[in-house]
Amino acid sequence: MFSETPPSIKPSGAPSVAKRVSIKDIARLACVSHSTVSRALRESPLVNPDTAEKIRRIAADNGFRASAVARSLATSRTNTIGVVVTSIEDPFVAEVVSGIEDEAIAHDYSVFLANCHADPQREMKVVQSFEDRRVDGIVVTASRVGALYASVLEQMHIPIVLLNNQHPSQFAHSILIENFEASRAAVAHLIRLGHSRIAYIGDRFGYGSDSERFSGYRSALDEADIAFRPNYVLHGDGKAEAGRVAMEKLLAVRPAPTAVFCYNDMTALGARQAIRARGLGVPDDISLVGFDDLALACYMDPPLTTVRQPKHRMGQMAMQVLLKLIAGEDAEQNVRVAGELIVRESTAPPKENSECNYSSARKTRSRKSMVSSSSRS
Amino acid sequence: MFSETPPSIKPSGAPSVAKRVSIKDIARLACVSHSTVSRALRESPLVNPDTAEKIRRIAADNGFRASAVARSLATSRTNTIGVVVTSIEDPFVAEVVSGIEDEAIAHDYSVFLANCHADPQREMKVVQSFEDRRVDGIVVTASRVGALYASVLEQMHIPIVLLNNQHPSQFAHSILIENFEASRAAVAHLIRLGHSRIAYIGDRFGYGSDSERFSGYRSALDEADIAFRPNYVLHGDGKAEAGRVAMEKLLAVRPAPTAVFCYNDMTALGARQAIRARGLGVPDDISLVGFDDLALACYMDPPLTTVRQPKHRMGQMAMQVLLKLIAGEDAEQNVRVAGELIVRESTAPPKENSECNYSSARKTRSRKSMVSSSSRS
DNA sequence: AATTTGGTTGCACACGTGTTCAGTGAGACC
DNA sequence: GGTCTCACTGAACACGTGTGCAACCAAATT
Repeated sequence: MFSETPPSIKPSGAPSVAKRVSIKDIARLACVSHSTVSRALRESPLVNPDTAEKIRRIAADNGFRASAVARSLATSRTNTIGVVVTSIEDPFVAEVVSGIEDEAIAHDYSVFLANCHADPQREMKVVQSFEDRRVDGIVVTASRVGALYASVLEQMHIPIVLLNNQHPSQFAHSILIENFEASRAAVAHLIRLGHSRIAYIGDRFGYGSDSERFSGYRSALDEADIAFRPNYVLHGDGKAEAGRVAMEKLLAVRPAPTAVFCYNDMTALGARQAIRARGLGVPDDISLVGFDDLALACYMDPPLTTVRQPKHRMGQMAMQVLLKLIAGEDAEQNVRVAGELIVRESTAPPKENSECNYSSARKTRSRKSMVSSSSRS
Repeated sequence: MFSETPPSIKPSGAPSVAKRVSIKDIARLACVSHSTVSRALRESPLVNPDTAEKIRRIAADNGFRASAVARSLATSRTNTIGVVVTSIEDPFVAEVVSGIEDEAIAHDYSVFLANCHADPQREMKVVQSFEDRRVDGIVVTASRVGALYASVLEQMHIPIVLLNNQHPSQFAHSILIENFEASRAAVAHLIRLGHSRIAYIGDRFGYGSDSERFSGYRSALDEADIAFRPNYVLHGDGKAEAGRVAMEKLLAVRPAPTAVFCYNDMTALGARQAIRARGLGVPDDISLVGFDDLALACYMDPPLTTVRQPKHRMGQMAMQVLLKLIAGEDAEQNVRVAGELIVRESTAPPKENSECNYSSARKTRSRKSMVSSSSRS
């Protein structure tokens, strides 16, 4: 009508992307200032309801979506958080992240995810990038670094929440599972079943959660007046393969343990494989207890007795604490959540005759040579 | 010296956050304009090396980090991509995301992660939020929606890559596993072992990857002149529980199948449990094949024969295609990647005497009553 | 009728960075 | 010595949105 549209010349090769419509375009179409558009779209009471409605209609018709980037610059809030994890492939981590993300999206936050693969250098790098992107907060899950943060956290003007971090820091808030109580309960369960030769396969030596779980183990032993045997304690790395290797070593110790408490379910999964490879049964020859209650725990053979961590819930809690901190409210420095012992079928009373060796242990050349059949009634 | 610092009055309750230093602050300290600072920090050849060095030093000393938000607004590039997944708790998805993230970070991109829990409404919502945030590109992994995208994708000015999407779209690029060839190879493997009564537990009926894998299954059967039995085909939902339920039904079919090809490893995991609950053995009574080669596949009992998808690699490829598209280059519309049959111990020749019933099947009241011992040499 | 009030609106600036363009000064060349 | 060139720098604007403040108008009040 008013202006001729010049013949649009598309640059060859480039896709025909219509220029992104901005708030000013809408303002022009609605014959108002961009301020009014801004107010109308944000439901401000300062604009006439009729014009507001008209503006909203025009905006919708033109598929206008306000740029979160520009808004962030203006408001200095990004509605964005950063989550740094050791590895998203770790099922424990994945569930926690899921909880964080659910809670975040419910509050209109988006989450940046970054793996650091337990590499301190990369961990610092991603935290840097989060800071560059002006995230409103950061959650660090199961970091093996932690200590490094101390110096950074001081300078950081962003609230941080650590979840099951190996090295809790006084500069940050934390969500923590009650390692001590939970593992003591797990080991007490084994003792109640009649076990006294109980081994422990831990995480890497020196990590916070490992030493806490180890303390719970020791405490349960002490309480039952069971002598502690140093050679019943081995260290893995929280993954299945290391659990398998540790279990193999454990099977050579004499007198042989009749039960094994594992740092986590993945370790137990590896241990289970080593036990089976020796032709032994769970729980008939060895009782097995894990920690985490991963989804796969109840699909193991037999279903694994373990300590449940409310992983999804813990992720939500971390986000909730973070939201409080972002809002400037104060929150509890360390939230400790209780674990729950889930008794399944990998634990049973020890065999009467298993004095110091496994009765049914046989040297098997090939794992293929095993088959399940029933023998116990 | 020049100005007295007024006694700093911290607002009570608020943390003592030093005001964020901006490029102008650095400019003031270095006695240059902010333009020069900008150029110096971006290693522009337009600034004198000495002043550049001086500026960089001052910036570093003051812990200055340029705001990615402001930069994004100025350059209209965010160096950010969005990844939407059904559920990050799915191990397959987790590995893919890990690959995406690794490749992204290597190119200085950050990734937004969003679960949609297979809820179309939420899926649209997160894609919206990605658009609002002006991500440079989007990867959609294993979406069960897909079809809905058609209308959105048309309007979207953002490149999108779909990975193993159930409903490929002409509007987007895709990374796809060779479902047909891989499943045909898996079933052919069973046939080579001597099986002819082979069942299939699929994903939800109608999904793209399910029908492709089913086609491969049928093709292998046809090629070997094995009659197709409709009652050997059941549908789950790609998760363990559904696999268990489907397998239970399958165990009641007569003549009973001697081998089962599962849509994925999780389904196989559930099927394994159902088989064990009936007191049957794998592979002695039933051979089992999965798909995906999850990390847990080799820790199953017995280790699972399955089709490996290069999940991490596929994630990287998706990111690479996306980077090309972002750069304005064109990329192959559909990249198909080959699966690889990994033969482990869950497959073996069928028993000679298993004519139409399981010889060793026993009614077991409790799964606890099973123990492994070796019987076959 | 003059003044006040209250509801709407637009102007102008801010947010922090990138980038074009017009200088500015020093050295080189004629 | 004058001019040209080149290296470098700063002013000004752009990016798209939010917001304080002033202005405007109509209705209500004095």
